Amino acid sequence: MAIPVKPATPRGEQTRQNLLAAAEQEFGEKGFHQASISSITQRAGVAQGTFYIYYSSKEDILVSLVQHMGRKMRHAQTEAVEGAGDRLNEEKKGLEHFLRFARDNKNLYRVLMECQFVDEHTHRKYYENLADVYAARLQKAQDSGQIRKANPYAQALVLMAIGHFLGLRYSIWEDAEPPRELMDSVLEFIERGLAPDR
Amino acid sequence: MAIPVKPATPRGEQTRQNLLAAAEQEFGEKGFHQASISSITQRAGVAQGTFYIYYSSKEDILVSLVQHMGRKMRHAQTEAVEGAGDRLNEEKKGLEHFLRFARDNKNLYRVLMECQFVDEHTHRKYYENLADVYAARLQKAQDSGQIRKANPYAQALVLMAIGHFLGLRYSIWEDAEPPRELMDSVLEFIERGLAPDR
Amino acid sequence: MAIPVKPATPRGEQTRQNLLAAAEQEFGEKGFHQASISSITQRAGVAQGTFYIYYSSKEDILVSLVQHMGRKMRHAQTEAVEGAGDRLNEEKKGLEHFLRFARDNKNLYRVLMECQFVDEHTHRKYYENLADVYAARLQKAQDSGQIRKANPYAQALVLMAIGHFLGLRYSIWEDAEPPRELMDSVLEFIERGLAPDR
Amino acid sequence: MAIPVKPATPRGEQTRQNLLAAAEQEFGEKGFHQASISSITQRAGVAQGTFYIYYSSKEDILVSLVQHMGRKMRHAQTEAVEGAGDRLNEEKKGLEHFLRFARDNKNLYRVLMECQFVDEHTHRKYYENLADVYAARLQKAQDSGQIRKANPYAQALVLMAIGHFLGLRYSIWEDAEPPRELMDSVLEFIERGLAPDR
DNA sequence: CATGAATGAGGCTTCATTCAT
DNA sequence: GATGAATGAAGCCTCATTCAT
Repeated sequence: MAIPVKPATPRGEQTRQNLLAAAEQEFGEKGFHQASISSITQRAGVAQGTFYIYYSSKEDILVSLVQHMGRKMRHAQTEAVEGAGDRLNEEKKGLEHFLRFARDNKNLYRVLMECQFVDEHTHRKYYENLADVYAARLQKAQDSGQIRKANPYAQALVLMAIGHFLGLRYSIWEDAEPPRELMDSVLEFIERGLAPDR
Repeated sequence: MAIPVKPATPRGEQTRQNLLAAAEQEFGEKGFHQASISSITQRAGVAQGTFYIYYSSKEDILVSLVQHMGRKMRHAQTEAVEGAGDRLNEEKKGLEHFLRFARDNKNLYRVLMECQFVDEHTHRKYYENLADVYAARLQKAQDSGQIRKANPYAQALVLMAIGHFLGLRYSIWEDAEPPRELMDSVLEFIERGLAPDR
Repeated sequence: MAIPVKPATPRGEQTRQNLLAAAEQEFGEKGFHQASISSITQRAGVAQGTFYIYYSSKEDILVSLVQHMGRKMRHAQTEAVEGAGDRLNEEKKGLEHFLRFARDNKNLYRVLMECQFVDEHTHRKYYENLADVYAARLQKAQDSGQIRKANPYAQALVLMAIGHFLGLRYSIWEDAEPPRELMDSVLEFIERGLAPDR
Repeated sequence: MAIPVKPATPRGEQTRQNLLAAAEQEFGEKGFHQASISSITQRAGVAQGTFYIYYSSKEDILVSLVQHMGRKMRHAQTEAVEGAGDRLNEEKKGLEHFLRFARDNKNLYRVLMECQFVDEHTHRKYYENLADVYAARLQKAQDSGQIRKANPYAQALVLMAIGHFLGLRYSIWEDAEPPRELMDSVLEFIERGLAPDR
C-alpha cells in the first residue's frame, strides 16, 4: 500500500481537490456503499489509478471529507454566533444557522451522518469536539448569568440533539425548510429549557 | 425472483423466526453491509438457500426486522407510559424507559438507525408513525392541562430528538448508561420546556 | 434418484397430464432454461415434490413433450395428406397444413426447436423418423410417376427445410400467417422442383 | 453495471479479442447455458473480473459474437459469389460455399443457431439482414433474365431454408459432409425452381 | 504525475432435486 | 399419492486496489 503523498505542485493540489469535491457529490448522492471509486474518478476527470496517489482508500477519503466538513462547520458557526450580546438568543440563532448550513451542504452533512456506520471513530471525534466547543460556550453563558446553571454538557447535548434531529428530518430525509410555526415552538421549548430562573 | 411464501407449517415458521433472530444479531454486530447472508444462515443453522424461501433479499429481511422492532417498541412504550397519572412525569419516565429499551435491544436499535442509509422509506415510515403516536399523546396531555399548549409535533420532535441522540450516544456509540447527573439536567430541561405556565 | 412410476389410478394419470400441459406452456413461453420446475408445478396446481413422482428430471419431461409432439404431428399429417390423388398437390397441401399446425401448437413447436440445444439425441430421433416417413412417401410418388425421379431423401430434405424455416419464421419468430403471395411463390418453386419432366 | 469501454490501448484490444475467441470456443463446444464466464476467462488467460471490463454480461458477448459472425459471413459470401457470370450457377456455388463456411466455423455457426433461443432480437436482425441482401441479389438476376421472375423474398427464403437446414444437419447435428449424390439432387431442385422458362 | 488494464476475493442469488411427514 | 421445507452446488457479477508503462 503506497502511502499517498501530499503533492507539492499546484496541478496536484488541484487534482486532490477535484477528487474531494467529486467524492462529496458521489457519497452524498449515492451513500458510501453505493459509491464507487471509479465513479468518483470519472466525476473528477482523472483515471482510476490517480485516486490512490492522493488517498489510500475509500475510507481515507471519507475521513478527509468529514474533517473538511468539521473545518467548514466550525468556521460557519463561529461567524454565526459571533458578535451578538444575548447568549440565549444567540443559541436560537445558532440553531437556525446550523439548519441552513445543513441544507446548503446536504451532501456533506449526509456524509457526516453516514460516517457513524462506516468509521465510528472519526464520527465520534467530530461530535466530541463539537460537544466540547458547545459546552464551553454554554459554561461561559452560565457564568455571565445569561442562561440557567446546569450541567453544560447536558445543555449542549440537548441542543445538539435538536439540531441533529432537525437536520436529519429537514435536510436528509426531506429537502424542505422546517415550517415556521414548528420552528417557533421548538425555539420556545429551548428558551424555557435554558432561561435562567426569574 | 421467487416471491417468498408465508410458511404453512410450524417448522417453517420456526425457521423464519430463527432467521430473523440471526439477522438481528448479524446486522447488529457487523452492520448491514458487513453482514452476509451466509453468516446469517449459519447462525440460524440452515443452508444458504433456505434464506430465500423466507426472504427475498438482504434488504427484505432488514425491512422485516425494522417492522418487528416497531411492534416491539410500541408494545414496550405502551406498557411503560400506561398507568400513571401525571403526564409530564410520564414523559420523563418514558424517556428513561426508552433508553433502557435501546440498550437492551442494542442490535435491533442499531439496525433501525442504520436503516436510514439502506432503505430510507422504511426508516421514515417508522419515524412518522412514532411522531404521530407521540403527538397525539401530547395533544391529550395539553387538553387536560398537564403540559403547556404548543404545537404538539414540535414537542414530540424535541422529545424524540433527545431520545434519538441519547440512544445514539449511549447505546450505539458507547455501551454505557448516561451519567445520572447528566440525565437529571436533561430531564429538567424537558420539564421546563413542557411544564404549563404557573 | 427414485424412478418415476406410471401411476395406475385415474387421479395419478390426471396429475401427470396436468404436469405435461403445464410444462408445454412453461417451456413454450419462457424457453427451457428460463422455465422452472416450481413454476410448472404451480401451473399444474401441485406441490413441487409431486413433479418427481411422474418425471425424473427437467430433461425427462422435455423428452416426453417432444414425443408427445411427435405423436400429435404424425396424426395430424396422416389426416392431412390422406385421401387425395395427386401427390404433388398433396405435398403442397401438406406444407400449408404443417404451418397451420405449427401455429396452432406454437408452444409445442418451440419446445421441439429448442430441444436440439438441450437433448440432441431426442431431437435427432424426431427428425430422422420424420425424414424416413417423408422419403418413403416421396419414393412411392416417384414410382407412380407423379413426381420426378431423384434421391427421395434430398427431396424430403428440401421440403422439410422449407417447412422448418417457414415454421421458424412464421410461428416462433413472429406469430403471423405467411403472406399469400409469398406462399404462392414458394409453392411454385416446389412445384417446379418436384414436377416430373414433360 | 459499469458500461464496458472500448479499450484505449493495443493490449486492451488484444484482450478483448482473446475473450471473443475464447467465447466462440466455449459457446460452440458447450452451448450457451452450459458455458461459464469463468471457463471463458480461463481460455483467454485472464482473470474473471477482466471479462466485465469488455463485456457487460454473458448475453452481451453472445451478441458481439453473432455480429462478428455476420461480418465474417458477409465477407465470405461476397468473395464467393463475386466474379462469376451465370447467376444461377452462382447461387448453387454460393450454397456449397456457405456449407463449407458453416463447417469451417462450426462453433460460430452453432452460436448463431442457439442465439434464437437466447436473444431473439439479435438472431432476427441477422436473418432479416441476410434476407434483404439475398433478395436484392436475386432481384438483379431476375432483371437480367438469368433466373425466373417471382417474389425475390420467396426465392431467398427457399434458398436460405435449404442452407439453414443443411447447415443444421451437416454441421451442428453431425459433423460430416453432405453426400455428393444428395447435394446434386438438392442443387437440381434449386436449378429447376429458379431457372427461367424456356 | 498520470494512466488504465488487470486482478481476484467475495457475496448474492437461483433452482433442480431430495426426503421426512 | 401428495406435500413443502430444506438442501447446497454453481455461477454471475462487483469493485477496491495494484502495477507496469
